Amino acid sequence: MPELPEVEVSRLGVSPHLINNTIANVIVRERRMRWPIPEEVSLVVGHKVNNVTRRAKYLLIETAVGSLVIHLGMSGKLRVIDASTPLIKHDHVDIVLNTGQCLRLNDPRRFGAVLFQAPDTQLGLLDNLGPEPLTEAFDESRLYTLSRDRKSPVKSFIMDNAVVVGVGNIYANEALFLSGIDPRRQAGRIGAERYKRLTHNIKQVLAKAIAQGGTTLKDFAQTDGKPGYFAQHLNVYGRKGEDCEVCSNPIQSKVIGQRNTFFCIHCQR
DNA sequence: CGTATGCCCTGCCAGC
DNA sequence: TGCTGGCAGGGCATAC
Repeated sequence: MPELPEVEVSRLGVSPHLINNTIANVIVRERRMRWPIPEEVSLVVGHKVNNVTRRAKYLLIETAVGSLVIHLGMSGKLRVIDASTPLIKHDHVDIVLNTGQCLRLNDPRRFGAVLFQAPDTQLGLLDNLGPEPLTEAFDESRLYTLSRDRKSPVKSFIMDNAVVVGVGNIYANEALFLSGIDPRRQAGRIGAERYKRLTHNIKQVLAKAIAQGGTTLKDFAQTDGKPGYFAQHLNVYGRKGEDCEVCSNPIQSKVIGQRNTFFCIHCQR
């Protein structure tokens, strides 16, 4: 389900319900996620949520005694509901608040994660992440500099979390289309000017998607239950065989790095 | 170090 | 209608 825009939309949706409220309970019904949910998540019970932040696609629910770190994987969904709301299938975790509401995690595939991070420490998972794409740390020279010896396809390169975080399959395809770059091209064989444009387009497409409430393909919902509206702006993702909006040639697809990839062979070089 | 592959899971859809 | 195969928005672990 989520790429960075969808995670950010989730963060924006849930944080007003959490911040400055106290966690009354953490209920784990299914511990078998990407990693087993550690017992330590209960340490936050009785403590106030100071902030809800995001690093890459990880959400951090911060308290004075540590943070809950949540990743939504492919199919995770968060909603804020009354704590007495009946359970549905795959409702694995509740973070119950003293307001009577709870943050409920539903994740059919269980590729997601709920972890605990002690104060003033950082989980190893967060150690080797590249810069946030929407900050100045992701500057216009970074892609060019890092790619010089890379032979892998540029699409795999921009989806590498050590290069820049948060660029998932949808937005990698879209940013490359907007930049006129063939996703199959070797990363090391693209020049500085084209990478500058690509950097700009990655930022643009992610920011626009956040503003539109994310992309709903099948089942992504904002925390208020509404779908995201970015899907109508997709130029190539999921459009195999359809006409390119720019040149009317059919959109092609090919698997790159185990992920389906969509592009216009005429517009992207 | 960079690169390629397997795998963790369930749900859904197309095709038979 | 029911079965099967393939595919899905992620990313870690492993092997080379």
